[in-house]
Amino acid sequence: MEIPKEAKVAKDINSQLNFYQKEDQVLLAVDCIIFGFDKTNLKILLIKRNFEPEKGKWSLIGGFLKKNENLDQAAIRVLNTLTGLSDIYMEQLYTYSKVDRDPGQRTISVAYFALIDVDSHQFDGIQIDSARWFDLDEAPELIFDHNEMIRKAISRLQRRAMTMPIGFELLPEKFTMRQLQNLYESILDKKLDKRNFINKINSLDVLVKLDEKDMTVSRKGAYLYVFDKEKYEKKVEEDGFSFKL
Amino acid sequence: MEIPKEAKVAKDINSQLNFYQKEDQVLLAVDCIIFGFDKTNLKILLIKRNFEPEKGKWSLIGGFLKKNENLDQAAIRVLNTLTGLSDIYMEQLYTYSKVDRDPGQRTISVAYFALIDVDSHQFDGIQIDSARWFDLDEAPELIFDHNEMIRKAISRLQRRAMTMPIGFELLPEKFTMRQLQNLYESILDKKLDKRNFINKINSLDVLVKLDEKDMTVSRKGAYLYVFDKEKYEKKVEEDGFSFKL
DNA sequence: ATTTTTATGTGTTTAATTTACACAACAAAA
DNA sequence: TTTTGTTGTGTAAATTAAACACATAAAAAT
Repeated sequence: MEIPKEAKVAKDINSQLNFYQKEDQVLLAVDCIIFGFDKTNLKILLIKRNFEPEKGKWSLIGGFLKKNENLDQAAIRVLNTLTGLSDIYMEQLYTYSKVDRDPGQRTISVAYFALIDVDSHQFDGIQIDSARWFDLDEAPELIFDHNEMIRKAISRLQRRAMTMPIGFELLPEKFTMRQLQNLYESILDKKLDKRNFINKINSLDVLVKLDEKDMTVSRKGAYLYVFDKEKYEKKVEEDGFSFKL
Repeated sequence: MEIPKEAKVAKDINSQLNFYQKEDQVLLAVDCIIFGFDKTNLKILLIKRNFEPEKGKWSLIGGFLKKNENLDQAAIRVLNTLTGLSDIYMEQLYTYSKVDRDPGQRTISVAYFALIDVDSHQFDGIQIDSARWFDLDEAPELIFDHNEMIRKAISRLQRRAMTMPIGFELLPEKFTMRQLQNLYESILDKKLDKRNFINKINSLDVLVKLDEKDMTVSRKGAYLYVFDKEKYEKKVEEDGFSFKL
């Protein structure tokens, strides 16, 4: 919204809405739902609070917006401070504003979610020893409205995964079809038919099959694939292609 | 995000993120993208600013979040102050935070969109004479990032209209199939096949065909329908039905 | 050497959904 | 009684989604 140079008494409805007081200022926080995938399960990264209020309880990572940055930058900073990572997929989710959501002080929080590949960005990248990955269904009770944030993040992730190629953000550069299917099954929380899944993925024609095999899980080995981002973007650009699983 | 009782010097990364300063407080605004439908075209409601900065330019309606309300309530209040309407469909859209988005003062704005039926809620409900409905494609250049907000609102509305029965919020209680189709064509900005559209709508089985006809547009007259909200909700509840157009 | 084990890789048939498409009926106005 | 503009209706073809089973590879065990 737009702000008059100085607060003034409302003379009409228009300016009445644009009247504000110093004490209407609030603290704006950013909380991050960090999703990770370890080739088998979808996880979220949580920390144990070492300060009041709610010290000792688990929560999302978060921080406050600073005067000289926008929310995206704040979210990137918060994530980077915790994990040391940069160049991570992040997306604004929703803004939470219940008056008493934080019993300590009036705070509005803008939730973001991030997608990272747990294995490529090792655990030792995590800068806080009180941070831990939790399987989605084993996440503990969190402070404030953080559980609500996670629920919304999951449903946003499910929708995104079906309509955009963001699953690859959660996988290493090279992955097997089985890993990709495991990822989708974790995100969607349901089993998929192997042949239909592979047929569908192949019909999208955005993966490159390598000559290389992953031998870690089966005796036969499984071919590795990479997501061809350039090809995908070209298809979007030129043919109005849209990724739909 | 969670707040320590008092600001303190960061001793570790965890508390570093939870360190804030008085001057990090910001003003939080709410801006409303108000969509209306007049049986033919999709429109948005804009006002001409009568205060600085950008006095005389068109903008969305908006206002500031007050200490004792949450964002949904602020959006409802802002809409009600302008239009006198209540019980309107509203949904939080996105939070805009570019540092210099408002040249006057650091302000973060949470955009909401609202859906109202222009005819049922007459123009005389509008409390500001500088407010006006604009056809979507005739909307003027707006202040700040308001045009960006509208673009995002349109794409959200398109997605919602395809997957939830929110179109009916834009129509009067009773409407013809043609009006419903016009609405969808306006929202999606493309022509639809009449027979396929009707077949699809009928297959959803959530409309009730009345014995009454609308005689205003054709000599033959067109049957009126109403959306059976209870039936819809029962189907969702009992059969996991989901509205997909 | 042979057998066992375990995950990989591959196609077809059927069902469901979506798309394309044209003309008669109505009733007021001319 | 003819003209006009809008309503209302069904089917065939094409596309997409769903169901479904077995041979192969290669290491490990015998």
